[in-house]
Amino acid sequence: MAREYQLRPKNTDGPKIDFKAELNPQQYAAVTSPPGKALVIAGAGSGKTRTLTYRVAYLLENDISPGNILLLTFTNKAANEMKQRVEKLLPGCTTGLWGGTFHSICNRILRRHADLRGFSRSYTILDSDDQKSLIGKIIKEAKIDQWLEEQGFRGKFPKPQVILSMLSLAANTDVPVDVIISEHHSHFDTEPMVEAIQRIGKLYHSRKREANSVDFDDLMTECRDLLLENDSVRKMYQHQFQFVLVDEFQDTNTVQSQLIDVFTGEHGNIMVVGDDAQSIYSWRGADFESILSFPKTHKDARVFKIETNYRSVPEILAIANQVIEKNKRQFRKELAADRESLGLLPARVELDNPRAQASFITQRVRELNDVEGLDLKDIAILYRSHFHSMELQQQLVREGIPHQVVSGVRFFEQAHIKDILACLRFAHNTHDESAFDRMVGLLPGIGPVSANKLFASWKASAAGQSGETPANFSKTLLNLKVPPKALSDWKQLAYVLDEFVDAKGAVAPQSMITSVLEGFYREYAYANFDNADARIQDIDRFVDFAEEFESLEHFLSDLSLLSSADGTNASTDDEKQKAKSDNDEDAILLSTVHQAKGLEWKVVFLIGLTEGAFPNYRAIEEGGVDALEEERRLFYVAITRAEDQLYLTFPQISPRGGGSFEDPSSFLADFDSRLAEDWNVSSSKWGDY
DNA sequence: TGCAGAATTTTTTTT
DNA sequence: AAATTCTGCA
Repeated sequence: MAREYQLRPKNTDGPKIDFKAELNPQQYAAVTSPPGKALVIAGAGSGKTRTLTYRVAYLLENDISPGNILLLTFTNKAANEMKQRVEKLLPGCTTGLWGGTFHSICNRILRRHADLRGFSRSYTILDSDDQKSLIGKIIKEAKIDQWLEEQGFRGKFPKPQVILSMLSLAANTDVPVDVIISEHHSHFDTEPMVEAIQRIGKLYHSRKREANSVDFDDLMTECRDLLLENDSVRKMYQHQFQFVLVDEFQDTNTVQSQLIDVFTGEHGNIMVVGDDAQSIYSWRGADFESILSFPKTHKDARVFKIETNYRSVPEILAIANQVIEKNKRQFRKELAADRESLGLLPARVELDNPRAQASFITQRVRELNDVEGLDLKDIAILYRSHFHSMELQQQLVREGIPHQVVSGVRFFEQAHIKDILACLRFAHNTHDESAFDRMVGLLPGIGPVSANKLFASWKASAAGQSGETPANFSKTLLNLKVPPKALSDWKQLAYVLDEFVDAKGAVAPQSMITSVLEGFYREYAYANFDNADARIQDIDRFVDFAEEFESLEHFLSDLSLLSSADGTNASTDDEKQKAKSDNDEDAILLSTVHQAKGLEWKVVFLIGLTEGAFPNYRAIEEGGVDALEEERRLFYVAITRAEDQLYLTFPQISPRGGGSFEDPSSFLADFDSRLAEDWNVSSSKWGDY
């Protein structure tokens, strides 16, 4: 079945793109690599995206059909961006190209063949809140506490969140849970505890299947198993995806590698691009050893290195190179600067406390903006954990400096959006326990316990009837025994839901949201939130967002699979444009380092550099010996986001522990102190507000 | 018993 | 700020 390719131009007129002129020699070599296996080690700022984009264009120019290309990226936004850039190079040539995250590609495949894995095509995708509450329910129902006590066990049982992370790591690394516990959570490595966690894992698994729902990890593992078990399905996709390209390969986990191998098993046309120095997702199961060992595990792989950095001034790069040098496990490489010096050294700034840090930054931002004439959108503030930005956000609001937070709570994860969504989810998949619980929990007088009882009787009465959804849907709903004070709301809700189910998918998601809002939720919001108006405005924006979707299935899937990068841009940009249409959306960006991956700014402030916060003491505690190196890679990623100016700030007193003194981050000692300039900021000037 | 609101604690990173 | 635990009330 494997086809042999000779890449040659399809036009007699010759190619439209002058690859040699538009790429440097290293990039050119990678882009024009013959079919087969290829590993591209691309340092920070070396034009990785450019290389991948031109590679796709090169394939298209050589008569490969876009439908035969699979492009796997870290965010959906990255995939779309690359598609757009290819589209610019070769207008009209990208239709049919599959591009997206592993999760979204797997979802696309799994939906099509859901029945082969025992799901119905309308399955729900659980988000982490759903997962957490489901695990919580299972712990209660299985009476784990009681059982542990009988075993003579004393001590704390892990929280749902912790159990979830164990199960997730196990799924993503294809390793049994007990091994995960002994390696990463040795605190819980006792026999009754491990047994209890395993039991919960099994219950969780079957509970999801009963509810016709999958979590993020299942999307990939189920898809993998689907392809491994069904020869004809696998061959179909292997045949379709003749060329597979993977971005950010250093953050690929075991299951993702398995998927890559399944896709490319026949033809072996695989190009992976990444940088071992930027691997920052080991806690999600990524093993950057796989990029180091790629040449061994994939025989005859060609290896390309791209090491010229076009992004940063030499001063910034010098620090980055020295920092990463401290790591033992890595491909040695030295990024060479292409840019000329601007005559500025990066700044190291010690401040009294987080508030002084916030004052310093706002002051400096004003100078950059007013005096040096920089746009706010060229400035970013990065930090290790979301809560490090709290003081700063307050200060920015006080000073009226426009800013956008790539936030911990994303637009689509706000309570009111998820409430509405729960109703839509239940209408689409009436086995969806999580959605049902959330939906009925909105009614007065119904808490977790009553919700559970209601779902049990709903399941019982629905089971008596054939088909996906009972024929007399609303009647069955209204037969459930809800408390008297919930009755009128319940009737309203049942009526709204009945309309959706009756229409059998003919109602557009947009009008569903409106129906739920008008039929019931508006009143609920005013009764329950003190900022109901703001929340209803959000829902109005949500209605706008839903406009482009025709099918509920698509709508729900896309919402679940939006990554934060996709989400914020889809919603907030839009919002900003509407909110102040006369103004351009010039704003500073606040983000975690993780979410800043792949991005760049002229000026970067890296804040909260205290020992314990960054490197994060908890990460070190949990992750073992290699964790410090990963934290250091994270520090490296942060530094290499900066083009012209870099500020490293650390408050002496951290907000935690009631204002105790903290040491500066040990990473600040990882480079020659002469490479940065100490800024003496007197506390009288910057201290108190 | 179970709900709802108050008090308390605790913050890693995300598809 | 948000998640969890505690407390009073029906």
